[in-house]
Amino acid sequence: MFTLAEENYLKAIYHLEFKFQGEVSTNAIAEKLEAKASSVTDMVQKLAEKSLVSYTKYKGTHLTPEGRKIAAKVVRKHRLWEVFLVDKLDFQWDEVHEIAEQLEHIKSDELIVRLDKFLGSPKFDPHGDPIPDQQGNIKNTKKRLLAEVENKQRGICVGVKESSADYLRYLDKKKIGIGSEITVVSKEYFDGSMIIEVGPKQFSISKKIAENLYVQVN
Amino acid sequence: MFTLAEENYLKAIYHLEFKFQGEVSTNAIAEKLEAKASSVTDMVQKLAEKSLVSYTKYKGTHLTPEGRKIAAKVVRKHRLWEVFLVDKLDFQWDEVHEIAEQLEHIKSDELIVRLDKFLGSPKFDPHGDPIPDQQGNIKNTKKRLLAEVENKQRGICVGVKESSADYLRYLDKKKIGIGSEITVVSKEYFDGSMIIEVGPKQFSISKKIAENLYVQVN
DNA sequence: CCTAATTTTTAGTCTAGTCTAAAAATAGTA
DNA sequence: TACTATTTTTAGACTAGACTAAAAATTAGG
Ligand SMILES: [Mn+2]
Ligand SMILES: [Mn+2]
Ligand SMILES: [Mn+2]
Ligand SMILES: [Mn+2]
Repeated sequence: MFTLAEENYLKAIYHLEFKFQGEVSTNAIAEKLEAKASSVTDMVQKLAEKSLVSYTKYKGTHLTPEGRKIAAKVVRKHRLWEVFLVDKLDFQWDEVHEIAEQLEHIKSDELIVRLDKFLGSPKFDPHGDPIPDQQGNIKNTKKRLLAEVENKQRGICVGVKESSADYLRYLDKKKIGIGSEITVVSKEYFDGSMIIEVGPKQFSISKKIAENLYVQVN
Repeated sequence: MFTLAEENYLKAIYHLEFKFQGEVSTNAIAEKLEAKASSVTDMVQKLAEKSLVSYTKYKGTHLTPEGRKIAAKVVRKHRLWEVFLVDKLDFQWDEVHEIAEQLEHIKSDELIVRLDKFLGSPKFDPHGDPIPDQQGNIKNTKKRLLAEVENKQRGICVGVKESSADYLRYLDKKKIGIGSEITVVSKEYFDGSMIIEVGPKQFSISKKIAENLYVQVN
């Protein structure tokens, strides 16, 4: 069994490895966990001792297969609980992350199995992020950022890059959610803003918004 | 906010106060939490500092209204989660306690409100124990031990005193659960055993079994 | 290629929560 | 009451996990 702190470190490294596609720096972990670099050095050394990460001084850290398995399991639990909170308890998608941060550490394999079944074995969480299966494999979709979509093309919203409550609430206000059909009406190359069509409405969104929304375009 | 350890101490004191109807000794807490008495002294002093318990050296500890409120909330969460696990995830009633020990520490008032609603605001957990309401009040029923029921009387099973997995599985095997109608057919005064009728069957149970089952007799 | 800025690690300290061993207080009994 | 057994508290030590400050290594720019 692993401690809460260990699980959080492994999860952070998991996400950072995915983001940077490689070795993870001490500072990157520190920033993600809002901790000091010295604390991170301490912990990765302990994790290396337990063969959960491989770590070379000054070079960086990455997960071993064992560490990756544990991290993926925590992510699986996090996302399953988020589905539970939204689908069963009627939370809004911007309200669930903090609670899932706690629930992801509940230890019981049987619980995950039953929760998964209860939820109908969902493949994506409320933010469109894929839920790893029991083996830790994730289904990777060929999504892209809305900002990269060409004029006149249409895509289906499949996820968000950042999921701050502020951002998610903005999307709610604009009636954009997972599954929404979004058409790029025109793009302003000066500031990266674009006019999009969602349902019956057309409106303008800023570059920042478009850079944080994933869509799937066929 | 309170730490996991603090919540566990408060909950233990809450249960012990109820059991002994008064001041709780350091040793009693130590035994319940499987900790050493010296650790308990340490913690109750800290809790007293925070006005969650009142404590007098060598005399004992009891909850302040504030401490009682927190403890009741933890118990409420524990029992609501047990209902969730049994009613929604189809766990058996002997499998849920350990998981609820973890879930009871999840911090989110909104979560409790929604979970309670989702479950239909249950008043009792799967073991027949009352679920405190938001204010921490519990509905106290006039239940009694099956061992104290007179010959030829009939009662409805409303709870168990001990809820070890072994005991609960024994009851399952005998098809005794919350809501079962139990009639005392005859009592053997030599060893305290009794013959009871449950549904279509009559069989003998030992004194130990009868002393751990609560029934309501009108 | 050398120096300066940045990153990372080490050394030392702190808190929460636990323990053991010893001391102190209380309770039980002759 | 006096002695003993039990309970409780204190003193001191330990671990996990965090931090600050300083040292060491790496990277970047001229
Ligand atoms: Mn999340
Ligand atoms: Mn998510
Ligand atoms: Mn329980
Ligand atoms: Mn219970």
